[in-house]
Amino acid sequence: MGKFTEIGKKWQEKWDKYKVFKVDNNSKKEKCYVLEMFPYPSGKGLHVGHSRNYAIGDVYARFKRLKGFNVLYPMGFDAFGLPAENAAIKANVHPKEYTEKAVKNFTSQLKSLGNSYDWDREVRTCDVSYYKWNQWIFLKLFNAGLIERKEAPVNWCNSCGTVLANEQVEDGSCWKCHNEVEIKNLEQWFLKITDYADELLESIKELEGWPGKIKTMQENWIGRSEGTLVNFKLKDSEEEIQIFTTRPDTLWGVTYMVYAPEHPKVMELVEGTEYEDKVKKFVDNVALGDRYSRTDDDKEKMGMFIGRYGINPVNNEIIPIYIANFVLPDYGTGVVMAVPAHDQRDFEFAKKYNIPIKIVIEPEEYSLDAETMIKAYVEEGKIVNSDEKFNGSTNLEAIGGINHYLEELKIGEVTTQYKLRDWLISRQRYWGTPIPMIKCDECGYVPVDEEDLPVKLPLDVKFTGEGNPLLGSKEFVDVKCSKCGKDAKRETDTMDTFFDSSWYFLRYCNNKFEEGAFDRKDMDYWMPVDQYIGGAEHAVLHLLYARFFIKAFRDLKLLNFDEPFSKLFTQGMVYKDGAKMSKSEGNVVNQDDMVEKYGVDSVRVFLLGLAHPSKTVEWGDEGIEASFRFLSRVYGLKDKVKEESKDYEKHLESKINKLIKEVEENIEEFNYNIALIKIMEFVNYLSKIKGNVSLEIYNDAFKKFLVVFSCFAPHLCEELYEHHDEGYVSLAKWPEVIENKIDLSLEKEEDFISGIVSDVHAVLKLVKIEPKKIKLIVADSWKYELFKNFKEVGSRDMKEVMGKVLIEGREKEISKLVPSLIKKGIDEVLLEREKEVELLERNKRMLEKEFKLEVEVLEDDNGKALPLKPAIIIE
RNA sequence: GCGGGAGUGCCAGAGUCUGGAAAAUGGGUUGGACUCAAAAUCCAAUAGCUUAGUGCUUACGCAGGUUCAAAUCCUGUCUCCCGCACCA
Repeated sequence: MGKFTEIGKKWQEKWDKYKVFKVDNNSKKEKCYVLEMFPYPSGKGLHVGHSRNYAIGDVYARFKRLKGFNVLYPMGFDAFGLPAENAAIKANVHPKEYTEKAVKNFTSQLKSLGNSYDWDREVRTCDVSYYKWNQWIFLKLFNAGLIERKEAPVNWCNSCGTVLANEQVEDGSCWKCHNEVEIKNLEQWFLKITDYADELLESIKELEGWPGKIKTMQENWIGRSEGTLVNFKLKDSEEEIQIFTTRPDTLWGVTYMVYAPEHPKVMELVEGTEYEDKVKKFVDNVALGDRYSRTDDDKEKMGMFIGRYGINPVNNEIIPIYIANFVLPDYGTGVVMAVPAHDQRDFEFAKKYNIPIKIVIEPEEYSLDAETMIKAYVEEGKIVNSDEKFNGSTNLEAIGGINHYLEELKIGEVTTQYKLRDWLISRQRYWGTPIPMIKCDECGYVPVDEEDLPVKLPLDVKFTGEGNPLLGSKEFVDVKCSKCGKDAKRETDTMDTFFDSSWYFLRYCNNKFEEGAFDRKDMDYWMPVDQYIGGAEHAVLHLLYARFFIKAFRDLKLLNFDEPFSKLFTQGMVYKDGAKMSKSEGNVVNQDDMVEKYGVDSVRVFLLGLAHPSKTVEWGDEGIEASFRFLSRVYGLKDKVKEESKDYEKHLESKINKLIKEVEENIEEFNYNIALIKIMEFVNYLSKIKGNVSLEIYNDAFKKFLVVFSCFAPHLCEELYEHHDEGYVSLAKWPEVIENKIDLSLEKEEDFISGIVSDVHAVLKLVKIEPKKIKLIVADSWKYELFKNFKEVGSRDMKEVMGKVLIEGREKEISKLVPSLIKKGIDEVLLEREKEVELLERNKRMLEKEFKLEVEVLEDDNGKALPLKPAIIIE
């Protein structure tokens, strides 16, 4: 075990034992809630990709704590879910046992990261003490009318044996097992997230601390579009067919209508006709199978005429009705009007099935010909072949008028459509929160009384792999109706685990609270979360659901804020050998191995220093070695060194203050990589000048440095801080930046001197003799004169300087010099000769030490055409 | 197709918002010092030419433009990555 591994263990034990990071709910300090998305405790354990995620949060939490905030930084486990249950079926372990083992393993791994969590606040969603409140929330939402049971086309994953929410289907496949999803019409429990579609969309604008990417994804997912519902008549019937369109200006160009094949109305329409069998076949064989196969970029449009006709309400034209695979059953009304002339999909379909194309919008410059068109005309234009009221006007401008006209005739109404669907929350699986409902033959579905909560998940069930194990548990299923008292059956579906994770961050505020899921008082103090950290993959899952929950809770007066997460940070992934780390790829770098070998601080410094935390990085073994070496160098700085001179005191004070300032700014912006670089530069400097400052100043700077660096390498810093001060560096006060100690001209001097050093080295290398003495001669040069000229101009205004330059016709020479003048100002650039001499004198001792030779500084009044830098003479 | 991001040395990656001496920092490579030796550490070099130089020439995907001055701003274009996608 390495030195750092030992130091790590030592401090982790101390932090744990003395509950150093315990947080008080009644502090007078300003609060700061820092949170990482809690993990699902899988059996696989943590790899360095996870470590990076948690390290990002810990740096921020530690920083805020040092800055004097009362920081809530908790951790917990999203412990319900399918993998545990599948393990039960496969390996014959109970999901509870599997989960407990995984949680234990995760906890020890998380602790070995040294994150400053308050472990007393841990929550596990599979504990009764947690999921009881899931049920409590369910009842609150149910009573508020936000939960309903309804039949709808839903996504069914055969391999998971359960239904899925829309958000959990990616490219037609299950997000967990990647099995292809089927569409089934089933009765299920839905959470009416669509009631909040508008607010969820509107308030995205206010999420200033969120990445634009995530906001856009949510916007697209909610997918609001303004349009018109138009009622078409069904020929030979009193019935009407309602369609949704965003283009009422093309109503006069409708030449057919299309139903989604699986639309329930379709079979009704063809019942008893010669089309019945054909339609049935089409729906079963072609349409549904094709719905989610997105292997081809342009999927072929397939459809068929169903033998029925509709009547266009604006011109009474009789138009054929089709079914086709490009119409979605659950968007709009599941039926569309088709305008082949002005919609590309409709156009392609019409061409394929020889349906007429009617032009109703034309560009100003030329006319269209339905016969020769090769694609739909979707641009702006003037209306033609329509109602005389609208012919000739610009289509976009006419939309308002057309809508008005439709509304007057009562054949249409303006409406808003969303892509967002209600959230399907029931799952036909065991390892989740039982839905607290009872089905009574008399009373229908009845909620469990609040006093009867929790509805405990029975542990004594059989896992056969067929159906929901709860169905086989008599004690669970057989129950009395909470309304009429007669025999009834308990609901055996459990909740989607995203229900659990939609409010867990509220429970952290007081995980012992017994009178409700959370205490209003704590909500007012702690919420919203100030900084949330997690993966972008949750953009339209967890992050959307949680926003919805908070808005619903607000309307139930359970709390009083609008958004759960003020700031969101989405971290990048860690790759190895060009691929995402995963067991199947066989490229997993295990956290434990790295911690054991290099110590946890090395792992942290490496993962955070590699690139900006939001970027994907590639794990490299050389990199972690480098971090390890760097920490060793820091560790070496603890050794006391004899005080030789005090030459660098001012420099050091300037440097440390600048460092504090830069690190502070960069942590705030999550530029951890830059912050670490500044720290490395400082350490290099510190080891260079050690011995040339008084111990007092050195120790003071070093102590401040330790506080700053403790965000990144807390264990090492605790260890070193112990030699300097009492208490924990983790609980120290962030050093104040003393602005007037920051002296940039000192850095200029330093550049100047290091330039001399490197020149002398070059010369020494060249002369190949054993020199006894070095003379540095400070001399004039033409550039020196030029600077002087500028000084005489006396203006720092760029244009004036440039004017002068242009007049003298010396553009080329000047253009190289002017930038530094403008950037630094004339006075700074112009290290006057006297100053140079003084500088060299001041640094003589250091130069002598460097070269192990005597150095003499001379002024040369006769110097001509010599460099601005001193000439060097080796004797 | 729509939306977002990115293209800088041998590699990773700063710099772009706010134009002003391009390449911080780390890795790698080469040379040197210290070692019996290795590791570690330290020093130097690492686009080209050149030198006792704050020298010259190239150079921030490609092509243009604005400017005294462009990696940075503008226009066009190519490539890659991510998200959404038959949404009527």
